[in-house]
Amino acid sequence: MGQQKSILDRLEAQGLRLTDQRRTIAEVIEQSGDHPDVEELHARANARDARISLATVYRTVKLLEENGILERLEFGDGRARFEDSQRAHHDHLIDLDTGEVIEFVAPEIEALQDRIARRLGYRLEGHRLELLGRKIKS
Amino acid sequence: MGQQKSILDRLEAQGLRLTDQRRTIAEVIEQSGDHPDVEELHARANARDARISLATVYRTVKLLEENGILERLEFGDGRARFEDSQRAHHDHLIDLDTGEVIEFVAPEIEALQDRIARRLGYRLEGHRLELLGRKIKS
DNA sequence: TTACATGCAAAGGATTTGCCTCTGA
DNA sequence: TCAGAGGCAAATCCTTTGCATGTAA
Repeated sequence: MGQQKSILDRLEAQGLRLTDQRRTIAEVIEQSGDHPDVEELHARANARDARISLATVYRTVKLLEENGILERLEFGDGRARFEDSQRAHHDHLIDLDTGEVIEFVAPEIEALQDRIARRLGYRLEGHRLELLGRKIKS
Repeated sequence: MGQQKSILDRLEAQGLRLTDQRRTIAEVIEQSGDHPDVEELHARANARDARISLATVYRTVKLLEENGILERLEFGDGRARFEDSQRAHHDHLIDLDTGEVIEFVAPEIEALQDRIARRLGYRLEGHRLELLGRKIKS
């Protein structure tokens, strides 16, 4: 497991320009433990630097996705969310009552998916998995 | 395994009105082997009855979803797709080269998901799983 | 210096909705 | 009959884009 590189490092490594806006947006994403949508990212970035427009957040997030730095998530509410694609791979469990999103890793599932894809004649390149559930009252 | 009920039967069973438009839209959905988006559903329905507007297709599909008759799918292209929720449960494998959607059933995965949810303190109510892959050239 | 980035506002695409007319039960 | 359904067009929501200006390298 090598050193984790920051979003900015990776941005720079791709020869992309480091602007104040991009720096701030990258910080906000790295410091977000949840899964904010673009409007929320904009709000958080704006709190640090009022010169950041919504359009720039959209452009930045798209740029980061196109360069493999972020991964786009869709939880079915019509708004895109993004997370650092370098983080250890995980899936999501969505709490149907609160909307809360819990991350989990399940190597067994990954292996199984691989086997299923192969069974269908495909090489697995990725997947999206969301579990929907309700908390068990103990 | 009981008798499968048609979409119209279920619509009627819920006390909803059976209009010509709803009849036609239900037919189109039942006869679709693929996963048409709303615009495509509208095109197919219109071919049978030109009086069907796009708004009605949207309203019908929403009504059917709210009544548990259809399930909404999102393949990440920004358009909603729907399928009969009564069909045997299955997941989707998306061909990254052609966009083709292959349905598959994998009981092992279902069981595993259930176990994982429980491990996290949740009762599993549903899930979304899409595998992304490329055909293996033999 | 200069190609690329940003802000702003307008444009787009998917979906929803207001309003008035029509129709199923 | 009449509450609910449909058509049409305007409205909404999220996201993208054109254009003039600003700025990293």
